[in-house]
Amino acid sequence: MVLFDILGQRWTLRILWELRLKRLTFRELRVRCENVSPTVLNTRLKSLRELNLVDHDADGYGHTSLGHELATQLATLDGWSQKWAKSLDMLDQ
Amino acid sequence: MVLFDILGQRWTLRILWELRLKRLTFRELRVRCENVSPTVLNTRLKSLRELNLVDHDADGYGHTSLGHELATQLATLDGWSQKWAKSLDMLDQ
DNA sequence: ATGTATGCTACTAATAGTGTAGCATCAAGA
DNA sequence: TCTTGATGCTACACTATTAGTAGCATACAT
Repeated sequence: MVLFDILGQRWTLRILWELRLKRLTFRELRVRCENVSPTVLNTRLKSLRELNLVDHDADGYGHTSLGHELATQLATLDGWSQKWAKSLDMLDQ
Repeated sequence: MVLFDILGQRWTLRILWELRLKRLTFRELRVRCENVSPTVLNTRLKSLRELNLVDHDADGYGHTSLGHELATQLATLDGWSQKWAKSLDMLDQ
């Protein structure tokens, strides 16, 4: 599973997630990703661009059409995680 | 997104993925995860157990019901990735 | 008792990530 | 033209994480 190898790198999922609403500049993206180091951010963006999931233009970084599709799937995963988080809280009490 | 923080650790997605078919022992899991170091495997399994996504019994490690739900979502992600991989090949040629 | 499988720990070397500083480029304003 | 500010990004020293290997303790079967 190539995709999982990529998503299973620190910050990759987060970066895709943060771009879900609108395009962001390198620096905006950094801030939203808890000030991830620019070294790592740049490395990840480079990978994501090579994989045709993210692109870059005058407005900053954003999803490609494929990246958008992927982000949609992540959104349903996010939805599920709400329920999961609740059930975890139940366990802890 | 707590879930993404967890899934975005090396091997976590892979471990969940490898358990999709049947329960596996610690050592079987290691082999399927390209001989990931036992240190990391154990750390991940501990987290996944705390998060109620994975459990352990006499037959080895396996998904909880929540873990199974998550793995189902990953399966659709996997399905999408087939198409994505193909479109990448097209680009490279 | 001996062999085999289990889950797991210990330890060192290698790799990846952090945090900070700062550079080169560009565009707008004075 | 000379700042000023924002951009993407690199450099580098430090720290944290992971890899890779060895091996232990337990259990169960022969």
